Amino acid sequence: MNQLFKIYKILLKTYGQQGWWPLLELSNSSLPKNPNKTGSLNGYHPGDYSYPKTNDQQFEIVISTILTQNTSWTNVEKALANLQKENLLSPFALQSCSLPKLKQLIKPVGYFNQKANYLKEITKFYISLNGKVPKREELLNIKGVGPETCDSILLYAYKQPFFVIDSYTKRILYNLKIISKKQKYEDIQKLFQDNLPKDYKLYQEFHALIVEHAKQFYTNRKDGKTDFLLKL
DNA sequence: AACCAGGACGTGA
DNA sequence: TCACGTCATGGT
Repeated sequence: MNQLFKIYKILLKTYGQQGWWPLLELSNSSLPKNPNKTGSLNGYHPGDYSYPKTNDQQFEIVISTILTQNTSWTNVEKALANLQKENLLSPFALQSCSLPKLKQLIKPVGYFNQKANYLKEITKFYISLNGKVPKREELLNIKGVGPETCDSILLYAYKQPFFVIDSYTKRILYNLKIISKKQKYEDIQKLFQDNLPKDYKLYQEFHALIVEHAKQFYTNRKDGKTDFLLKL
């Protein structure tokens, strides 16, 4: 069993299923609650990899990937709630929303001037897809969509096996000396995809577990405790 | 009260 | 290519 898969098994055993990507409409559902999760609305759905089930849920994930860029999820929840209150969590509705109003509604996520324009662009693209699965290159050509956002959309909104590499992933792998500082995004992604079965469920769970583990061990830690993954 | 959060873009060298 | 400044609200 390779090292990455060992890490996955240990993280899964340690933290349990994470239930990404969270959806606003599940906030008041009776799905099992993970008390460790950030965000108050509990849109997570641990163990259920069938989401998104509707086009609007798919669209919500797409715009959430833009909103959450360099921003905490609690702030994203506020913006999503604002949009939902105006019935804008659907592609054509959002497309017809005025830019100033959109900026106002997503203000809690920060960078709202940029992100409002990005949302407009990706909404137009989403509608043009007409239900088809986007290609990676197409997504990367959209302003506001970099590699991580692109792969998040493919993995969580479209269930395509693209591994998401975020700053947490790099931080952990570098600390474990699995990668070097100058490894590029696609190199690290290839490392995961070459050593794991091409299973979108596995990719979703693993990435979410990495985020959870990074929050536990790599942020606000002053006790100097070392990452238990080091002793593998 | 500085610092960070589920990044990406534009610029200059 | 690459390092660096910029975008901005809300939590600790």
